[in-house]
Amino acid sequence: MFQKSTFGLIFFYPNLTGTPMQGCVKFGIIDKMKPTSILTKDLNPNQAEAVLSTEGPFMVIAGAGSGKTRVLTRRIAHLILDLGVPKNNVLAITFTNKAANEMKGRLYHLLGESTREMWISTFHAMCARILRAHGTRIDLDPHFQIIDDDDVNQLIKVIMKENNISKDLVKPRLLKHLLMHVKAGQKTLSDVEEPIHSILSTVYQSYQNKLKKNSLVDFEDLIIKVIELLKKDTEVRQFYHDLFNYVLVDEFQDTNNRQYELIKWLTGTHHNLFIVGDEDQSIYAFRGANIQNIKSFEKDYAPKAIVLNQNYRSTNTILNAANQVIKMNQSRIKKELFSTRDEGPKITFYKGHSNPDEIHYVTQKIIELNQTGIAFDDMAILYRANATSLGYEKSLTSHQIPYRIIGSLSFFKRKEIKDIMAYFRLLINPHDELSFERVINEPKRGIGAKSLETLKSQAKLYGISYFDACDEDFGITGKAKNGLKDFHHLIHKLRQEFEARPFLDFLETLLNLTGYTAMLKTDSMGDVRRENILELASYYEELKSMYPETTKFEVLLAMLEDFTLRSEEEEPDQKNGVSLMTLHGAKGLEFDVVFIVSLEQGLFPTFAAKESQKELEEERRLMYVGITRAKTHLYFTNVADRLIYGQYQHHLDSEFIDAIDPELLELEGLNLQRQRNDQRYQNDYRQTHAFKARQKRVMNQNVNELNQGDKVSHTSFGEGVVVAVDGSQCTIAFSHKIGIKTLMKDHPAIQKVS
DNA sequence: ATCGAGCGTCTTTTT
DNA sequence: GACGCTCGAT
Repeated sequence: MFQKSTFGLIFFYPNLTGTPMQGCVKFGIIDKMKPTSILTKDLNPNQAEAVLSTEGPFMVIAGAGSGKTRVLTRRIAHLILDLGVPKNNVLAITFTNKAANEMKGRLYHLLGESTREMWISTFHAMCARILRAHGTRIDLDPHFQIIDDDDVNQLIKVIMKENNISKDLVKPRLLKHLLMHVKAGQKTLSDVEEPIHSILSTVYQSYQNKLKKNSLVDFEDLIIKVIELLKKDTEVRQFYHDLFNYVLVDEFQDTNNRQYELIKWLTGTHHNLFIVGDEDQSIYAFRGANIQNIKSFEKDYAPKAIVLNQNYRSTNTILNAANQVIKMNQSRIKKELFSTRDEGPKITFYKGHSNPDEIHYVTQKIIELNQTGIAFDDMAILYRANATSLGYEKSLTSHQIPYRIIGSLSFFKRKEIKDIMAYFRLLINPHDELSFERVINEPKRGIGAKSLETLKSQAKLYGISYFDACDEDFGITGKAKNGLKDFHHLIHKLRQEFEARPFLDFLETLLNLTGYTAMLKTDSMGDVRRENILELASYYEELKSMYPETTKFEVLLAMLEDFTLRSEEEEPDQKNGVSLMTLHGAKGLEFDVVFIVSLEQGLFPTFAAKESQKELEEERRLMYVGITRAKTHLYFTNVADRLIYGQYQHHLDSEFIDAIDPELLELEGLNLQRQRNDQRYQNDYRQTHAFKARQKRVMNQNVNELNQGDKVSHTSFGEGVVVAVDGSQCTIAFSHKIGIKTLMKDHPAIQKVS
């Protein structure tokens, strides 16, 4: 019934080729006939109900550590094993590859057979799969390539240049943000006010044209195009409705409006839609997630609903802290987790003088804990921003503590990898202008901005692609002209080499012919980069071995897709060492020992969240997620003065710590000394502290109305003279031993000397 | 066309 | 403190 794509890519999607099985169980008839499965034996009544109520809409509000993934996997297993639903008639959608892999792993255990061809994937991977199979029906190039965030930024900058939009007028970041929010369905174009509105309209249009022209789609397009496909093509729609008899969506609180719309289009009339969510763990509003979707779901589907609030993971101490933090959020449905575990040890709160102290403390604690018999695998360091990992990496390495870093400077985002991938993309589609621009002069071929400009405008004039324009005579001078011709030949040559040689061999050839090898020779990091690139060969071979019948071309295509859709290397079963990751990255994971570091106002919650209550609440949920990752040992750390942009800034404790009953905390480091004279630890902790911190700040502001030339006294730096005042910061010259420091004007350590 | 010096700009999180 | 960008010198 459906056409196979030119290159037989349908091979990757074998379950689309056959006639889909009609759901063989309707309205729970067999459900009642079967004895209660062993699948529910070790579940609590609520969990069991969620597993067994297979028909109709169902909503589970699942607190952290309440066995959510367990419910999801058991439910799928129940459908397949007990009710005989064919494996590929179940669609399970997650948000991260990590979660998808975790689910597949557990299902593999339950089912005892491969889950590879099952529809368990992220929204984006699922959409890519659908579009590869049926995208041609909405006029999508079957070899479309998916671009990532960096590419989007790049593209927007190019477009701004082409349209003479000054970066001073509007920042590319803002445009991208707005663009993506509009595409995600959180906003419409008309919500944006002038003068940005007209700029955004121009950029939007130009952006979509460019994507279309170059057979590219961005992450949001993946969703949008599938909706379009299902809307327009009744045949395809029927196909998927017949296919997906049971739909499960994990982390529903993280769906954006577009994704919600997609779910509606996917499920057809059966409404066997099972969603799991927890609004307290919604941490992706910044990319368009809409917590309201949970409420919309209730309204639109009137589902059966249950709450899972029994936590099997953490000690009561940890859970209490989590509850106290999240309670501060105004806009939430009240839900309190309870634990069946004991009190456990207190939460340790260490404060250091500056960054090295903090890192040293964490490292030492890790060593100590390891000596008491806790494996490095069971420990994690969580931070707000990726950049924080660096110091810890160094320290762990120098103490020979094994660690793995998750996310961050992902392999797939490295420059050399992106370059080589651009070459790969040109092999698939030489007319891809984004990739063309990336590598046309990388390595250097004597093609500068001027020549490229000419080429581009001529190509546009004659209506041909940049690539084809290379072979034309457009009055470009000697060196550049040759460079362009060479490049044109190069790509053709590489295509042949790709077909002719084993992959590793081809990769070497590519590096040599492009001049990349030569370029790496002059690079101090050249050896590492080279190894990174050659690593691609293992990925290729791995994929090839999974699909032995597939052509080289298809494997390459699949590899590129895989690289864009998964941002990190994941080996779910292979833990080795202490885990380092962002708080976002930690969602869904658990560890015996958790360190949450850099808990300072301005860092976490981030400075950016100061503006709005909404953002602050999201930060708080992030803290909640962080705390609930810990099973037994939880550590908070921060420092008094942090080096930021090369200057020390005094930082206050994160307000999230203030929300926690001091009784639950064990103080260490600088905290110990301050404890005695600081009333904050004596009275009622909740409002008092937040209140006092605010008051203190206000007071200091008045006291320290600093001007240039004022004499000040600093508690640890001694006397000094103000040499400059800039907004809330001031630069003070202390004695020559201390030197010149830039500090916050309202730094509590500064006193004006009259 | 390319390289290097100097300058301004940063702060977040991810499919 | 690091990166990206612009500008001037080769």
